[in-house]
Amino acid sequence: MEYNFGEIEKRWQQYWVDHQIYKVTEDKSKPKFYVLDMFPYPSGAGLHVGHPLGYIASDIFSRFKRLQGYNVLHPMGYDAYGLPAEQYAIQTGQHPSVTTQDNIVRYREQLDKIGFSYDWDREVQTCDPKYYKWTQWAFIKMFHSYYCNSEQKAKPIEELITNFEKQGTKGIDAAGTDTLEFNASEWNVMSEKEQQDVLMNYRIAYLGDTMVNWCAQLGTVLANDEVIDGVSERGGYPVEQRTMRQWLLRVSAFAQRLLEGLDTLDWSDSLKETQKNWIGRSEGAEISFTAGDDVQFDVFTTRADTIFGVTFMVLAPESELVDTLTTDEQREEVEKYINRTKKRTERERIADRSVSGVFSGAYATHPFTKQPIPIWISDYVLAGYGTGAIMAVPAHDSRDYAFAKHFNLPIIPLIEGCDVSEESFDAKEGIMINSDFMNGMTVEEAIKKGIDEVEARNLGYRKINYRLRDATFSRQRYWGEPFPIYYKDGMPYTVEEKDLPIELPEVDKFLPTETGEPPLGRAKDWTYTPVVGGDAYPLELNTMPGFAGSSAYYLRYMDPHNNDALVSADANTYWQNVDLYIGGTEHATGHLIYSRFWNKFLFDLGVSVEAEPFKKLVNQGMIQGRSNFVYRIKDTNTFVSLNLKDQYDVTPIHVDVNIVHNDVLDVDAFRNWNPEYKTAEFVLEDGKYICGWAVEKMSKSMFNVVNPDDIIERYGADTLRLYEMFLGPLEQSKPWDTNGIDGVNRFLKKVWGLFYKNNELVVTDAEPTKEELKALHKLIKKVSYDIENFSFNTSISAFMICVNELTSLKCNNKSILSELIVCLSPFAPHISEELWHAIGNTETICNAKWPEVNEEYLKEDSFSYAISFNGKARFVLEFPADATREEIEKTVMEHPNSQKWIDGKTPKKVIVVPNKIVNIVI
RNA sequence: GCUCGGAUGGUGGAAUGGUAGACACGCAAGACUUAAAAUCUUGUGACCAUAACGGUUGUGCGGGUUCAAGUCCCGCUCCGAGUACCA
Repeated sequence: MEYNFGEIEKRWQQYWVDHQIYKVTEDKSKPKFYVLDMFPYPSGAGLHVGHPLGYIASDIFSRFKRLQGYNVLHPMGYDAYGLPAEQYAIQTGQHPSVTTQDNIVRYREQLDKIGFSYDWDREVQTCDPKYYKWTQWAFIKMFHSYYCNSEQKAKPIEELITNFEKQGTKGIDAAGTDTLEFNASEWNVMSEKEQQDVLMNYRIAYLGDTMVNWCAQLGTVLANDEVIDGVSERGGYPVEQRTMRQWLLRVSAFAQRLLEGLDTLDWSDSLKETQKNWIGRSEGAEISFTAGDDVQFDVFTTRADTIFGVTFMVLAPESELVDTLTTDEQREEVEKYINRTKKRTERERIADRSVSGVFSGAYATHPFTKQPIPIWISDYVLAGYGTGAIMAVPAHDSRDYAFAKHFNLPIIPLIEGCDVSEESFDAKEGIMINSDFMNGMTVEEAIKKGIDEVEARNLGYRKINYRLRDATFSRQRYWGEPFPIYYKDGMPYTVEEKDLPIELPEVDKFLPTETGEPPLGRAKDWTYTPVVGGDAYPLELNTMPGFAGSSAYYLRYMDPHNNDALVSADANTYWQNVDLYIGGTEHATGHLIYSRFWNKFLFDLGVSVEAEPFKKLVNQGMIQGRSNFVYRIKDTNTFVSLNLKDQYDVTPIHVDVNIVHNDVLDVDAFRNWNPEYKTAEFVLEDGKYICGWAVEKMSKSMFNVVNPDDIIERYGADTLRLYEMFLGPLEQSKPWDTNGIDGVNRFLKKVWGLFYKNNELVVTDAEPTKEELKALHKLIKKVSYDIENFSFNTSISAFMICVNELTSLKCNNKSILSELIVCLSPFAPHISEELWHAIGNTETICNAKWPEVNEEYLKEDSFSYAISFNGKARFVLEFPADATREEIEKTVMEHPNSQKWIDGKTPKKVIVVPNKIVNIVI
């Protein structure tokens, strides 16, 4: 029998489905292991060869853990809401759900061919009402919760209401948009609307007027992580700042826990670092300044030590203080400046870093010296960070310095010996001068002393500031989860839980209404009737953003068909959280923050049993494209091979990599590829046309997209799986290069050849020899270790070595070969399953046991010692394993080769490293 | 600017401080074949040398620690990723 991968793979894939081999239940007799891939957005282009990289790695790991006796949860699903399907709908009128379902079918076909061990009974789709019911449910819970700072926990909003009724804001420490203060009687006389407005200040899901990233071309707002370099992540359209009433999630309240939680996670340092920076904790003080007689405002600073160097203040153009403080003389000029900055998009602001600003006409009073300090307005101060106002210390902050130089403001140095004539001295080191009570202190001491003094004089207090912003949660789009919110008297109320899900309505067009409302404004009867037979009220017109559905999907896989809970306590207690999560780094500041936030909220609610969703996270690298080029001689239809091209005047042209094999062009296929090349002539070298190549992004326009289906057609899924892993370290980005795939294909043929010779099964029950056992156990040891460390490329090398050894030993021993294919089965499940059955097993190989290493077989009889002189290895000697140090030393010294190197001198020292090396220092 | 990675043959890449280049691709030679493909065998960092042995050099650059450095430490260069008026 030949190795007929096509037939084998089809047959076993069918067998696995028919016998539900990968179906998993909560088997409490076994330890659990949860392996998860970041679920894909099913795009119209289908999978290219880069997408399955992480899926293959997680599948290998899942199968390995299963063989080790774990009960492995390994599900897959689709992140089905997304802009491309909606954009397509706008252009063609095709409903996004149709496009999405078509794409899902296509994805599924492609995934199935690769031989994954997913339990498809647990599939989730974020656009499925049975799924998004729980997205809406969580939103309702967030609406009815507030965040208690002292307990660091989300709690029911009713507790807050009870407190307000009894003692107003006294005794509460809740995260709020604004700091409010009122007493019980004030609360009790408030109207319903006023009370709702107060509660909105505390809700975890809340409506707020906020600066948002507005993308006019997409017709929607975007979250910070969806904006890259001032343009939208999807589509690359310009984004501007705008104030809008939006739903937001109070993620910022969880900042400290999100930061601390990182320490408990087995994630890469760089990813943790990225999240730390995104959360952006900074310790400092909020200090009050007064302007005139009655205006008081706060600034945030991490450098309280520099308070005596403050020579001006700066407000963000969007700051509410601008209007209050600007004097009448300056008003016209200030307004001109504000209008100018408002018109600029985020992108223009990033591109143009030149200094600009305007004087407000007002002066603040220095809290210590009581000197007047001019207040300026400039867009280098951001409204969204701190208080939107700063104290400027030009001597020790480069941005303040640039501003001071530009507008000719005074600069007071505060550190002994620093030179501020050319640039600011930003380093936090040196001895303080010009600083009253801080003179003579080090900067470090002064930072602390400065804050102490501010607190002692009641001018401000210690404060920790976070860069992490609340997440905008409204999108003015059609293709997303509807909010479970209706409006009565202009106030939002949540839909009853029993009425969930609120299903996405049909609309005639997927565009905003003529009045500028989101697409849901076109839906008929888009209302909710809270009381049967009562009045109907309008539902929210916005939909939720992409990250809504992906935030808790890992919990849903544990109990996907439960219609009474997101996840049952039973299922969650068994599966806990994700042991291994594999996906791309691009989600570092989006999904991976939101998901952690969402889980912490559910944890506070008692729904999720673990404080963190993903214990270990591995980022697979990106697969880039490897483009091929042909060289056309200018103004002809003649193409010249790579190494002859310099003799002509040529233009490189991208050529489809699928008609190139090992950089050799299939010239007939090329002539048929494009009518333009029908009559192409070639200048060959050695009878071949060699193409040039370059690493580029994988894209249609570069003709470098490689489809996994084509690889499977030609080499089989097992070869694809092995080759993707063999390409290099999992976490590294690398170009896809089909050259070299023959090597792993050859390897599989050799594995086949161990079992079959001349189409006859040749496996026997003979006793294994010592050499065979050694070759096998070397492999088991290496592969077990490598899989745990995600070093799949080196484990495949180990397989190649082992199979070569067994081949040359003419091994056809059944016990050796069956253990070999058990080890191979996570990597190449189809061929392993085939051979497993061929040698007489009736159960699937997935139920086999991962073999244990027996160190006995690995013991060496002898070791090769590298004999080196002054660290430089010169020759090799063999010693029995039980040779003593003295014997080795004696033999080495008496060896004629040693005499040559020692050259009559007396060695200073001889170092014997057991089983490895003898170094003689002369 | 800051943070985090990385730099090893023609190529992808291996190396708990201990014989650098495992494994694979490619290439070359040979075997089988009328021939090609497939398969198998051998060789393959560079340089020098040879009938043969052998030698020199070598992991981006410059220093250091060590009996011994691709690996550890200090200082650079270049490349990649993330992030950025965050006070």
